Amino acid sequence: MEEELDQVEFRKKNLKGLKEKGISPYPYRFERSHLSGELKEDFEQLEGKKVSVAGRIRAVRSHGKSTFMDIQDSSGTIQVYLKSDTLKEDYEIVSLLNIGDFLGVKGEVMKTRMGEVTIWVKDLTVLSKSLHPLPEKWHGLSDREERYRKRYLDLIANEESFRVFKKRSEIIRAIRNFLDERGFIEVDTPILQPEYGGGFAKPFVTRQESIKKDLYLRIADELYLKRLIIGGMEKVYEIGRDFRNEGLDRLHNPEFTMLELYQAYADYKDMMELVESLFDYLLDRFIGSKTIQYQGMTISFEEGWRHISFYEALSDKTGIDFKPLSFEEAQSYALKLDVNVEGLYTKGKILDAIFSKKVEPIYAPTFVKDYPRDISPLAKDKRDEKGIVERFEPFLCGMEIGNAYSELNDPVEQRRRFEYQAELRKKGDQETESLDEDFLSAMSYGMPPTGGLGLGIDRIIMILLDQPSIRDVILFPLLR
RNA sequence: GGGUCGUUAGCUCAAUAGGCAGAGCACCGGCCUUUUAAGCCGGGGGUCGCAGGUUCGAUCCCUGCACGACCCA
Repeated sequence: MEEELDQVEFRKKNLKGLKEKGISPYPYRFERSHLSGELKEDFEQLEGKKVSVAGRIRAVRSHGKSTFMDIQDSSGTIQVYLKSDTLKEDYEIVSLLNIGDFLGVKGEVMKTRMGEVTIWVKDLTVLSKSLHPLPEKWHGLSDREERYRKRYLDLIANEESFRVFKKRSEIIRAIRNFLDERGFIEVDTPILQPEYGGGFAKPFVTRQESIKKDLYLRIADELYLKRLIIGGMEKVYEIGRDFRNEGLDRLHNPEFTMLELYQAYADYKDMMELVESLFDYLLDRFIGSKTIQYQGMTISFEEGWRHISFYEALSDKTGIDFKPLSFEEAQSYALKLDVNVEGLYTKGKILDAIFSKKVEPIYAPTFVKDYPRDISPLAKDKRDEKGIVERFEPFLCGMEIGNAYSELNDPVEQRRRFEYQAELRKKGDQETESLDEDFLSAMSYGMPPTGGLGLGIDRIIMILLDQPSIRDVILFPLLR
């Protein structure tokens, strides 16, 4: 691939040296008794006991006839002490080791003069030879591109990065736990879909060769999860990857993790309550406070989530009551407000654009609710107001983190909504909901009243772990 | 798409009014049996992001491109 470094040469020489001593540098397994973190935590009980530990050599401090090394495992690092008069002829191995190698040690737990918990090694096993030098120990790996492209190096060199992904896993597990406790069942629905639906977004297109059919990578799980509601699963959820063929920035990665859940006999108000309790739960577990710090800002949940209607939010920021206005009137106001309306064919789309530019970002925990009907083809009409649907989006820390409805369950009305979307598409609207006959057919068998919710998991993790970019919470983000 | 900044050793970073490219870590050799960013002595390692241009001479100036970061649309 690339020209060989002299360092690689030397490491290969050391590898050969090990083989000449009859040592296999890539053995099959190693029995370890403890993680490094446990030795430090339980030092009192373990002092003087024999333990075995395995990990990667991160630092070497050699004094000739004795050597200290720091060994890194998933729980942290532990110092090991290698002495020539303890190890006898095995001590020769030490000079053939490099930073980056994996080493297994057996020995006695002790503390050095300086108070460092240390394993006094009686027996060592080379577990893997590293041929390429690692990033530097002190500054770590800071080049952003390198951290994203070679995430394994980022994880080795930057403890914080390792912590973020460990926490990510804990947060997702907690979310599952929260839903499981409430009687939701977790399901898997198709990622490869013959029709894409459940949102306005450009899909990725792919092809199944044996059936000669174009398929889409899902942009949302929605229509399949609703089929399960129809099928009698009264509380379902899915945590999975969605794909949107859009640009990349701080808040967007083309593949991202979404939670969607549907609950029969519930409406969007129930979904608001659910979001509130989920955040209470997560805050309690991962922050331990009703106040969080995000990128230097203090965001308080003390007073609960603010509720504001979409139209109210717009008029608060622009002084204009858009509700009674026609499409043309909304369009001319948009131009006055310096909002680009090109390719927007409905009043709702125009208002949405104005909202993005004039109302966002919203930092305090806020439910923006009651959206225009034409941008919400899967949501039920608001029970006491025309042209508006029961839908809300939770906003937090300057991000839109989800979307929820009282789900439309009238198949005749749903068909009309789809047909309206098809008309818009004919006019040239690039982002419309596609007509899904199979879904309509499912709904025509009868669908209970249902509340539905989608939450962007990556963004929630960004917020809880105070990370500035979605790339910092996705292990392998898409790069150009 | 536009603007600003960046890309130099494996890593983190210097430097040059355009004239042999530097440090720390890492690596190699030597000394060193409780160090911890170990220490001391010596050494090797570079297509200065890529491609053109200007110049006696370009890592440095100019143009284009790639990739990245931030801001704007």
